[in-house]
Amino acid sequence: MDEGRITIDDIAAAAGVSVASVSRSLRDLPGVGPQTRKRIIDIADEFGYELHPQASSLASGRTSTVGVAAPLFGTWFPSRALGGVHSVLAEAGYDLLIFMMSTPADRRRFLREARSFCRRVDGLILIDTFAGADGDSADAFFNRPVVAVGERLDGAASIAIDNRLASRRAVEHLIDLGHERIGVITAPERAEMSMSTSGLRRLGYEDALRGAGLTIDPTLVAAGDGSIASGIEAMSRLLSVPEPPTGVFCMSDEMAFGALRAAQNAGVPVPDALSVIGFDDHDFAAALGLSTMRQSVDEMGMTAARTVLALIEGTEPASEITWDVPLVARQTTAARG
Amino acid sequence: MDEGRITIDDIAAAAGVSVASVSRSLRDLPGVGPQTRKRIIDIADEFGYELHPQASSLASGRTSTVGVAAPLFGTWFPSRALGGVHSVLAEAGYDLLIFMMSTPADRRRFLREARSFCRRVDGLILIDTFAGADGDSADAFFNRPVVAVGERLDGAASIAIDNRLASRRAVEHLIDLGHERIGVITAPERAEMSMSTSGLRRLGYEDALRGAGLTIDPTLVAAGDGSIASGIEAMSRLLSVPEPPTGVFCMSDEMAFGALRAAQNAGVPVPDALSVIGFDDHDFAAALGLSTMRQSVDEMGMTAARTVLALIEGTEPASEITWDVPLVARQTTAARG
DNA sequence: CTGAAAGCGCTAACAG
DNA sequence: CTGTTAGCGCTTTCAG
Repeated sequence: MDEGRITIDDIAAAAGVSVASVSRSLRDLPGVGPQTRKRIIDIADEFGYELHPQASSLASGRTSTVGVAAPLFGTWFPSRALGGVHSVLAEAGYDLLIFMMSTPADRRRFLREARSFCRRVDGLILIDTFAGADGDSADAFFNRPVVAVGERLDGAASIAIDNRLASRRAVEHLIDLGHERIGVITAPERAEMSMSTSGLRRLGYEDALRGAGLTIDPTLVAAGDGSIASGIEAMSRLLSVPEPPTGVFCMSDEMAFGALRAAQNAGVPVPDALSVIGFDDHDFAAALGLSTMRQSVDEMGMTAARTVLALIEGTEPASEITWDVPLVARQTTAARG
Repeated sequence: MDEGRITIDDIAAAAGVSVASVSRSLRDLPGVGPQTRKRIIDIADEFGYELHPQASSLASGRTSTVGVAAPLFGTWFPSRALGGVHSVLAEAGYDLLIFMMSTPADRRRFLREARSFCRRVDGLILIDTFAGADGDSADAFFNRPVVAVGERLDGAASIAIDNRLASRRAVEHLIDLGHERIGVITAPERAEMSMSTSGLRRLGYEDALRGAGLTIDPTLVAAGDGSIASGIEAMSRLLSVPEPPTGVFCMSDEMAFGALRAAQNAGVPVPDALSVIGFDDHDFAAALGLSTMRQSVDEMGMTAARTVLALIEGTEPASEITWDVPLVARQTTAARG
């Protein structure tokens, strides 16, 4: 009754061939005559038979599984990226093994357990995760092909954006609209990294100001932690400086949502008296009319998945892909009144 | 140089014991003297050795992996639930294999590939996924212990909320505040299910009205699709009926966010002229001050994970857990002006 | 094109 | 408590 017990031998016997032929047929490998192959496949279908993944894996050394390590999936970036990754992996017949790092402790655990995690997978995708710095290059450390998305990693392929350029463009959008006092709500620095996303975006902000001959005013810089709540708070601070900004660049859409709310609370009409631009193109941005810089995270995830697969199969793919971040101008930015 | 090639035999040889003792020691199984065990473990550590998962799995028939099938992880409920599931699985030393169903086509693929997916896992968690209806009970169909979260499933353990009761409570909150014309923005029905979440919540809404002796007015029911955009649209419709509601229950927080925005656009002050209550306690709800019904999705996920583990290990756990959904009154609901 | 046979690395009786 | 040994189910040379 236990259908699970039927093995490749049963199929071979039923088809009157050797297990080798069954194995070849079922894996689309050459070396089996067309009619033989058809017969084998038909019989396997009839028996509802499929190769036992663990056994195949043990015998072949391949796992047909890709590992994905990422911070908290409850968060926008990683969960969207995961979606993209999954869609191409599923199509390629690969399984997806997850390693989630919500806390710093999880991160340490990952570094500790990375080797054993890697034994279960043919390749690794690191989402928004910095993992090097050990001197070892990533591929060497993990002993598997690695592709990073959202970060550059030594010795690994990567899919990322040009954070500095993209935020420069965001601020230039405000400048083009005639704004001259432009504030910024910053994202948190992450200790693991030498030059973090936040730092790069800060430079882009300054590039734009400098490029337009505007002065850089430290009172127009408010630190956020990425959350809506911090966006509310940061924007409130910016609105209460002696000479408040007429345009604000938020390093994430979530903080921009908070910023918008703060403006509303303060009775400052957007975009009439204040323009706000975010960064991400979060799912909610369109509905809220938020102007932003679009990070096509799911596409980045898909590309990452295609890249690991190529690496696994030995095809050398592009190794450092920089994704474009188009401006999406919606209703929260307008010419300075 | 390839460290991967070191096997249990090498450890056994180095420790001067049999492979059986090594296996037992490394898996904390009884039958090894304390000093022997310590020596073996020390040597394994020194060699950086770990059991080969596929080989163990093949030999033992266990995979130490739990499968999770869920709709789009970009979405709030499933990605939060996944977080909870992962945290307990990680602690128990189980891997997490993902099956994502973004589209109806994916769903069909899942039903088709379910058996083979199940061969890779010891147990299955279905998040927000209806999978039965084939006459087969879930456990029998998947041939593995199954626990459903967010849905009841025939022949499977489940972690879910009482949708009808919870939405009744939400509407009663509005009633308690003195509201008499209470609208509802509904979530989409899902074809797969006989009595969907949306339908149950609708009944709860009517229960509350009826319980308070209020009339049920169909013009106060607006259909949404779960998105912010649909919330905006639905609320606009509700605000333009001849006698608009003074309180609105939204079947999801996301739609409530839209509803709030529509109210703002229409110049209707919340909560002064209009109370709005959502459902979920989405991450953004607190920051936006939205009153809502809290679904502790991560805890539900953790419980689901503990339940599969118990099932896998043969410990019979509770089979139908109903999770409490407390009211979280914040700033969008107030006594009728 | 097809088959035989030697493993892949570990687990689980079974013996001692 | 410890060791022996026969597999787990498949892949992959190597012959034919």
